[in-house]
Amino acid sequence: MRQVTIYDIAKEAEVSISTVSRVLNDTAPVKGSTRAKIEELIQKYNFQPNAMARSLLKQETGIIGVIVPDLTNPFFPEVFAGAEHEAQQSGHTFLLSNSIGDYAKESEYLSIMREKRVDGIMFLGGRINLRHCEEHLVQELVQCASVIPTVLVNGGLRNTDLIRVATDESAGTALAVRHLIELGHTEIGFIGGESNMTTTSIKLRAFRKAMKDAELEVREEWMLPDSFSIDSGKRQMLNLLAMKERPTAVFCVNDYTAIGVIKAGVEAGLSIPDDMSVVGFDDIPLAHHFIPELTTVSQQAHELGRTAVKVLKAMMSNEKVKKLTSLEPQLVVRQSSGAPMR
Amino acid sequence: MRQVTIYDIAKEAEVSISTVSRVLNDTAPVKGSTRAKIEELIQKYNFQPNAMARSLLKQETGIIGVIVPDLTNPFFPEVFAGAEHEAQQSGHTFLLSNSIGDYAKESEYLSIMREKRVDGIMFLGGRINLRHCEEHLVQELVQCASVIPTVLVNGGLRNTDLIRVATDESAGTALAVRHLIELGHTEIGFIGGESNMTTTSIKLRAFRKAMKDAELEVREEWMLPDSFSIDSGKRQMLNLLAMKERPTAVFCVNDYTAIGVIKAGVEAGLSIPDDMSVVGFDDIPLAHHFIPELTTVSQQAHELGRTAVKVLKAMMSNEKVKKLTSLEPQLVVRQSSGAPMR
DNA sequence: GCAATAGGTGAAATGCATTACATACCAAGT
DNA sequence: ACTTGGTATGTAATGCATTTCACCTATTGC
Repeated sequence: MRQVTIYDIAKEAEVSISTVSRVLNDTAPVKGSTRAKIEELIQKYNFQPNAMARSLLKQETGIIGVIVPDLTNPFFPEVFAGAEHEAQQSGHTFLLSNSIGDYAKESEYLSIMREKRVDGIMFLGGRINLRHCEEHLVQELVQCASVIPTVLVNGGLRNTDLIRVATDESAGTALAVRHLIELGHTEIGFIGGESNMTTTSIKLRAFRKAMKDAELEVREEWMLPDSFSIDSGKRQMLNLLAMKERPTAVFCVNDYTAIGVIKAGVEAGLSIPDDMSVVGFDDIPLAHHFIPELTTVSQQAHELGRTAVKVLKAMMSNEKVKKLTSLEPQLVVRQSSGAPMR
Repeated sequence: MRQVTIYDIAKEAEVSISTVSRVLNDTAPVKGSTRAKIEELIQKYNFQPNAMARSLLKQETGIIGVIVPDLTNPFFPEVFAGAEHEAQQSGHTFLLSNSIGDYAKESEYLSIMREKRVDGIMFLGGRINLRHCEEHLVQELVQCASVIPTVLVNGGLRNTDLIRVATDESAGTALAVRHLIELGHTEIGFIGGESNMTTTSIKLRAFRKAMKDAELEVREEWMLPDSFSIDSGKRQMLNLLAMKERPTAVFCVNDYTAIGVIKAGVEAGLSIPDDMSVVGFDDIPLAHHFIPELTTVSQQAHELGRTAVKVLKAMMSNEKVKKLTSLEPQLVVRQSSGAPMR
């Protein structure tokens, strides 16, 4: 059934559409009796003005497009919740797309968002690094950013000047590694993360630097990037377990891989943290419910989402925004990193 | 900066907008040279037709509105992923809203979706039961359903005939309880779930029936609905632990509460499943990574999402759909329910 | 008593793409 | 030579709400 339009209301109230519009938006005085009649009809037909017609004219949709790599990883819903929280006040809603790390999909979604004239774009996950196959995505992203306020959340992009909001993952990594070192560990591994992702490369670099700063050797066979899933943690832990020598502690790129590592360790008969210390990254809600509780680096996911939307809103109202808004991560010490080594 | 429109392209190509439109949609033959020139300009300006203008005319937006109670609970992202999977082919995208169980928000979002003229609505979580405060939400939902294809996912609503897609949670509960009984348990508790939610009442009823069928007594002090969070599981487990007599097994309304129960148990020095058997519901991805691995009832979340969108698409093309599409849950026996009692 | 102002309302332009209808051209068929 | 039909393209209507401009009526001030 066709929905009721402003014309239907106007006709039945025997006024022009302008008058109905005035009642709707309260933009000009309307006679009490006329207003009453119109309001009654609006009520009666449960009339909702067509947002598209309005958007077409106003040149704004009230929609923010969000692209996340994997909503199934609890980190992202947290960010999203933060974003939603901030968007609440301004009445923005979200067009959400899950790219599951598929470059083609990501640029396709981006183009759909441009088509739909979203008011802003939030691109999460930063699975970007200039490699040939991603050329197109990068191009599309830059294209989008030139017409639509766009922020990159936790993901940089070399040779472009897109606005970014990000946790200082480098500092976070240093925090985690230093914590392990302070506990007495000298043999530390690195697990998880697709190597072509910004976040992975940042963490890898920071890891190496922290080790170097402590004058510790980085053992290349213990550097095991993979992906961000629980299974990748398991897989790499199994690899580690098969080695003659293994580290006494591992740094994991996120909590999901940390959970995988612990799980595989426990299945192999290890006790975590007694036989191996594990730290994660993100502080997903589950981190402090897992057994053992995860020592991890909190990204303040909620805040990250909020900030991203704040920046987006500032851009929408043509305010100047910083090229990079950085959030400080925090080390959350719990059980999985264990006690100081004797 | 204003985006390029079809008029801009037409002007520069020295043709009418219809011709440009024809090139865009390939709806009629266009002379090779003209087409080439237009295509070149489209490329040059990276022109994307305005989806709103098109939607306004076509009376469809290509958007499906989704309302989930809590994206932070891993069950929902799974459902969403399934929905997205199915929507891929038809090119639908999602307007997603997180209601966090707030009735006011839910009906507000519903009204926004109506305003935005989404092509379909997927309402998850079924936090509905006719109580006074929810009157408005119910009304809004029925209102929506009368103009927009709408499906309720895992949530019924008395006295209405909204289309539903749901796991047979009743059968699932029976599966879980019977499993515990078969293991030799006779003293079984029930934990979690807000009592005004459809899913909770279904599970409560099914639980009682399963107990009765086995001629077991339901101990009212062990019936502990609360909410769906990990913390509610913890909280109720603590209540249980404070009792003089406690059950040897508990059925939890979802995996999150089960995790809370186990966690609180372990913290209190119990060993799960040796000291108490625990079964959950949903089979979230983490269920088989948790320590101990969760025995749970799989809802086939992904399939649920897919099915919901399938039904929605059928409704959009005016096909007749069943009032209720039911999915069979499956018991997944893992560690947390333990071995048969001696 | 007349201008100025405020209240109340309608007509028409606007935003942008799609599409039915109209028109123009050219080649083939009778 | 004239109809027929395909190809190629333009004009105008359409979808729906907002907003500017114009206009009318009734008051208020001087």
